[in-house]
Amino acid sequence: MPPYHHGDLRRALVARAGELLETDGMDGLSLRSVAARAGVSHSAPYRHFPDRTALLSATAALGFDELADRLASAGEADDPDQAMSAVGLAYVRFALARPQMYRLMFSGDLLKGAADPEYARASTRAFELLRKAVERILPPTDQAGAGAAASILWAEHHGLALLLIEKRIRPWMRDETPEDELVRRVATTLPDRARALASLAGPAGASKDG
Amino acid sequence: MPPYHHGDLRRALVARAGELLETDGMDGLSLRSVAARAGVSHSAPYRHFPDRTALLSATAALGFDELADRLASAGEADDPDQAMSAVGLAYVRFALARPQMYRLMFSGDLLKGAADPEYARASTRAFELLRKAVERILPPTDQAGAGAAASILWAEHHGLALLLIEKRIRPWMRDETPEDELVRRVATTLPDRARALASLAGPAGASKDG
DNA sequence: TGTACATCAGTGAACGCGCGTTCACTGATGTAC
DNA sequence: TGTACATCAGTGAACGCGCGTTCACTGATGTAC
Repeated sequence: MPPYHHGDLRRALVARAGELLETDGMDGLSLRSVAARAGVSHSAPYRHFPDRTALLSATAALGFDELADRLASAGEADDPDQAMSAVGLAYVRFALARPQMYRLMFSGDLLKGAADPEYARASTRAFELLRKAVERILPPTDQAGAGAAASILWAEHHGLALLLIEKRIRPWMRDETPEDELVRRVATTLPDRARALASLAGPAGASKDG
Repeated sequence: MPPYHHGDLRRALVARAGELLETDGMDGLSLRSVAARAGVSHSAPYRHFPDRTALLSATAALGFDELADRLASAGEADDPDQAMSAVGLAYVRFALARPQMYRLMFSGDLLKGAADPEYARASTRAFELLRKAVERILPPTDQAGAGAAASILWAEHHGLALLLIEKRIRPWMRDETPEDELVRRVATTLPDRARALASLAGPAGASKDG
């Protein structure tokens, strides 16, 4: 039987939340179910989190750290283009590996309310790794556009991840090419597209639309 | 005072749901609140929808039709490149104009359960308009890649829309350039990127990642 | 080393809430003859 | 044209549910002297 004092309940709650997420989905993730899973009364979490949102955002922070770890090792390749492709690939692969966690990480509710401070730190860390990869493939003259390009590429991968998770993108290649190959192909053209996007920052120029 | 028989309750419920969506958000959109808003008892909706999901998906179908209408008129431009940019711009503008509706339209819950058949029809219609715009800018030899390119561009705009809605993309241009200009700039480079993506379909080639 | 006591981390009963859904009902409408 | 009756589209009371949160509590821990 477990001791009266858990010892490391905070960490345990976050870990159990991460597990429950993938089985029960984001909506099934209640304070009570997490507490039960941790073998603790349903009010125990309140010793460690002010409210439900705090627990969820702490969990999401863990997800962002895991994502950032993957992006970091993907970005270690010597060749900048190859590193860029690998980072994009790693991003979508993470989302496909932990679909519910990914959805939680970008759940709008987390931003309002008492979000865990780790949440902001971890998500920034992930984005910075993406930006770094973009910087490496840009010529010195275009460095100012790295943030711009990284933002758009982030959006592209975010959308791709979500659409694949929800199975809204049909396999459009012959032989029902699996998702992973689709993502790999997209990653192939990534460096070129990133360079094309780098010109977007800077002073406003003429635009085709009024 | 309203008559006992409403006359067009089904349509009214969907319309009220669309309104409540933007004020109360997706989570606040209950069968009961929609019924109350329509001035009808909370069980009345069951005469027209088997369950909550059916009402939500009928509402989302309306959203997809509105989106498709916007994409259709944006795509009317004579110059294919200009039409392509306009379609991309219209897409994100719709999401920013009706953020909660946009989130509902892509809510994962809608796909499982008794979704309204209109939902599938309307969302397909919107996607086909995007694909048409891509087809127009591709040379005859690359037409096979239109679906592929459209899927990736759809993902890009989907991600951009969501990240902008949740204010996760910081203005990275000087002078706090408003969102709309950001989107316009992205739309400028859209045709070129679409052409680059068209090569993704077809037989598998060598890839940089194992 | 032993004791008193503050602090900490749990318990479990209880609260109120809004929800989706069901049910027997009733008022209105339309149709057959 | 009038009447009987089936059908349709509402009502409102009631159900059970799981939830987040609060509260007075209790058991365990650690510290001052």
